[in-house]
Amino acid sequence: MKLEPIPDIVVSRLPRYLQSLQRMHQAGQLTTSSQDLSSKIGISAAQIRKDFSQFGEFGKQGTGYSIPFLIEQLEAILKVNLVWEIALVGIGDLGHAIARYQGFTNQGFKISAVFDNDPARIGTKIGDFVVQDSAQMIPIIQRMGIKVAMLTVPASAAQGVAETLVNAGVTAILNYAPVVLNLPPGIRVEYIDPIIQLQHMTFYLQS
Amino acid sequence: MKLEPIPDIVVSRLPRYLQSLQRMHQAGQLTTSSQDLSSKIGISAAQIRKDFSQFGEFGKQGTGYSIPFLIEQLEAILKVNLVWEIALVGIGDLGHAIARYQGFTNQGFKISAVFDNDPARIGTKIGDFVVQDSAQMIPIIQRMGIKVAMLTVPASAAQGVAETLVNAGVTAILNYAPVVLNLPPGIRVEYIDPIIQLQHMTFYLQS
DNA sequence: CATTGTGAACGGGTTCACAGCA
DNA sequence: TGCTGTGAACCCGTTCACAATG
Repeated sequence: MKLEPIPDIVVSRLPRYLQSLQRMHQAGQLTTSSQDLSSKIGISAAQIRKDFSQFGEFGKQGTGYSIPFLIEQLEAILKVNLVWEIALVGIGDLGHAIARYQGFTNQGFKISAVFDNDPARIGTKIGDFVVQDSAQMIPIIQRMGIKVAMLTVPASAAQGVAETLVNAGVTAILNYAPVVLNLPPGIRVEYIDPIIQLQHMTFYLQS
Repeated sequence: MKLEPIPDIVVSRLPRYLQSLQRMHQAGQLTTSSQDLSSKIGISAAQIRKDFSQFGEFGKQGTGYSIPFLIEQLEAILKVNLVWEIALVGIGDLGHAIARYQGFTNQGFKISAVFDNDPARIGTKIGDFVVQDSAQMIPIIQRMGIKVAMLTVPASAAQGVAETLVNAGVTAILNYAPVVLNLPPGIRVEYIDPIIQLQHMTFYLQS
């Protein structure tokens, strides 16, 4: 096991491994190999072995990896063996859909507060949540100790709301707004932008 | 200008450049520099210059780049100076939100057909679209010549639906289902999976 | 004088290939 | 024999630094 810092690109592949292992586990499979995983997620077997070896020796020569053991290790490494509360900001169509999505549970996440600045929406119920006034984000997020947020506000509002979230103590933001956020060092941001990804693909299509 | 194949990683940055340039353009800005772009999207200036230089000499020493000209070039490179029709499959909460999203127009895309396999949803209207039976996908997509699809079906259905889409002639899929798709070479797939991205960030958080 | 375009240097991620072990 | 773990080789993307130029 290496004690050197883990390359971010390695970290970025771990959730995929975990996802695939969980699926195999649900299907009743008990062991796997780097080859088996490779065929399922399209990452080379050598790459997979090298990635795991960054964290320890998880496998057995000749037999491969124990799926439950590997899941446990990956969940611990990614810190999703505990539950992170999430603040969801922006309750338009997309925010609605996310608030109602059941897929976060058992993956280490739980939406715990939803915010919007539209008086017509504040106080309404979405699933189990009451939409709260985004003017109250700082005290509420601070009191709850929330560190992770999902941002589904219009592009024009995203930078400002993100700054407020950071002031409230959030350090990780999943940004659905089509803008690059400019935030202090140490704040993690990930982007979800379908247009960016569609345009990436059209480069390769013949018109 | 290089005539060698463009690295995919370069292509993946072009949509971000375009997005940022469009924003500057809307704000009335007429020229920019690699330095200016760098500060806005957090990619090094040298990187930006090198990326552009793969396609030609777009700038002028001393003055930088013309924003309208650069937009035009990037739109042509990404082939989004024309409109790609999109098939949207899976009309749950997320599919609904996407169908109603106005942001695709003027970015090279237009949702042209929406499908679901739930009899309760087939025939209902979502925005301007009538939900069609996914059993009819192949003839409809073929007739319309659709090449791009967005997949918002449950994980368990995604692989099968994706295969059907490929049989119908689709060659680019934006997959929102939390599974890796296994498709023939030549088919482009991009993934949108919030849990993967959240778990990437939690690695860096302190618990 | 500011800024581009680019060859060269650098750094680091991926693949290779094989020793080691169940 | 089958498969892991890993050093070394390889490859490729990024940064550097500067000549070129409007």
